[in-house]
Amino acid sequence: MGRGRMEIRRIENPTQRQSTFYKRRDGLFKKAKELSVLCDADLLLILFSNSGKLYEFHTPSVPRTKDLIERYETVTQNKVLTDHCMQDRSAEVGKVEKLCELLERELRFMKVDEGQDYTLPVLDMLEQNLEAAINKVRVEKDRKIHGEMYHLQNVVKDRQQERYGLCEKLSNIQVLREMGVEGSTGFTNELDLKLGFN
Amino acid sequence: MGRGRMEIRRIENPTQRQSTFYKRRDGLFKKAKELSVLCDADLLLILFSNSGKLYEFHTPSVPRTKDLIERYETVTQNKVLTDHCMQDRSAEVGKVEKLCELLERELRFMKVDEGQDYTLPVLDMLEQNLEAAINKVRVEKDRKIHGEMYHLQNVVKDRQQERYGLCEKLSNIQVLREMGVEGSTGFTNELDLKLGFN
DNA sequence: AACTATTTATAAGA
DNA sequence: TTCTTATAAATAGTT
Repeated sequence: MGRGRMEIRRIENPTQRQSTFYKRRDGLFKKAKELSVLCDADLLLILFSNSGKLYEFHTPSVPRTKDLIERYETVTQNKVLTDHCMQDRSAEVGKVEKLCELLERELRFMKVDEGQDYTLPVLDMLEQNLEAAINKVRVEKDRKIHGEMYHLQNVVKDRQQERYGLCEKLSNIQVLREMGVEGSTGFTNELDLKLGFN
Repeated sequence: MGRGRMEIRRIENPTQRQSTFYKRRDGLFKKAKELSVLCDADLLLILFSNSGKLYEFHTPSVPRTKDLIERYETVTQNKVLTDHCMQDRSAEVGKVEKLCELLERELRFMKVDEGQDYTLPVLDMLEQNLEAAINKVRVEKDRKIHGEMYHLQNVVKDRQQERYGLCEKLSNIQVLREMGVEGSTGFTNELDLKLGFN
C-alpha cells in the first residue's frame, strides 16, 4: 500500500520513521480491535516506540492487562515445564492445549453471579462440591507424586548398582597396580582396555 | 478489503468466524512484525482465540517475553502510582474489581474433569484455587450463621421480656383472683381485657 | 494533518 | 482448510 513497494527494513531517516510509526501504529491497533471484536478473541498488544513511549491495547473482556499476562504466564509455564521433562513433547503440548481449552470452557460456563446473596443451604452445597473437587485433586496429586517417587527410587537403585560395579573395577585396578609396581609397567594399558577407556 | 463492506461486529457463524480469525490473525502478526522492523519498536502481542488457543509474537530484540512484560509493568506501575495520588476513587473501584476477579478465578476451577491427565504444577494450582474458594465459602457461611444467631438471640431476648411481662400480669391476676374469691366473680372478664385476649 | 496513487489485506466464492 | 479474485482498506510519498 502506498506509492511504490516498501522494503521491510529499519527506516534510517528519523522523520520518516516517526511518520511511519504513527500511521502503522494506528493501523495495527485498529486491526487488533477489529480482530478481537469480529472473532471474540482476547488479546493484548504492548508497544514501545523507538523513543520509549508505551502504547497498549487489551480487550475489554479482560478487566486488566495483568490478568491476560497471568493467563499467558500460566499457559507458557506449563509449556516450559513439559519441555523440561523431555517426554513425548508434542503429546504433552497437546495435553496442555487441551487443558487450556477445557479451562476456557469452564470459565465460560461456571460464571456465578457475585451479586447473589447465597442462602445457607446453597453455601453448604457449594462447600460440599468444592470439598469433593479438592479431594479429587489431592488424590490425583498423590498418584502423580507416588509415580514419580517410584521412578526416582528405581533410578537411585540403578545408580547404586552402577556405583557398585565401578567400585569393584576400581578395586581390581588397585590390586593389579600393586602387582604392577613389583613387576613390569606394561599392565596399565591392559587395564584401561578392561575399563572401556577406548 | 474484500468483497463488500464489513461491519465490525462479532461474527455469529462459527465457520466464518474461524476463517476470518485465521486470516486476520496472520495479517495482524505480519503487520506487527513489519512495524517493529521498520520503526525499530519493541512489541508484544498475545492472542487467545475464541477456543482458548494461544498465539504470541514479541520482537527478537527482547530476549524473552517476560522481559517486555516486566518493562510494561514498571511503566504502568509508575503511572498507577501517580494516578493514585490524584484519585482515591479509582483505588476503590480497583479494589472491587480485584475482588470480583478473584471470585471469578476461584469459581473457574470448581469443576474438575476426571478424564484429564493434569500435570503436577497444574494440580497444585487447582488445589490452591479450590482451597481459596472453599475458604471464601466458609467465611460467607460463618457470616451468615453469626448473623442468624444474632437474630435468634434477639428473638430470645424479646420472648423473655414478653414472658416476664406476662408473668407479672399473671401474678397480678393471681392476686386479684385471690381477692376475687373472697369478693364477686365479675373480675375475670376485666382481666382478660387487660391481658389483651381480644 | 490531509491527500491520493498504489499496494496490501481480506470477504466471498471455489 | 487452501486458493483465487474482486474489492475494501492501509499507507508511502507528497503537499
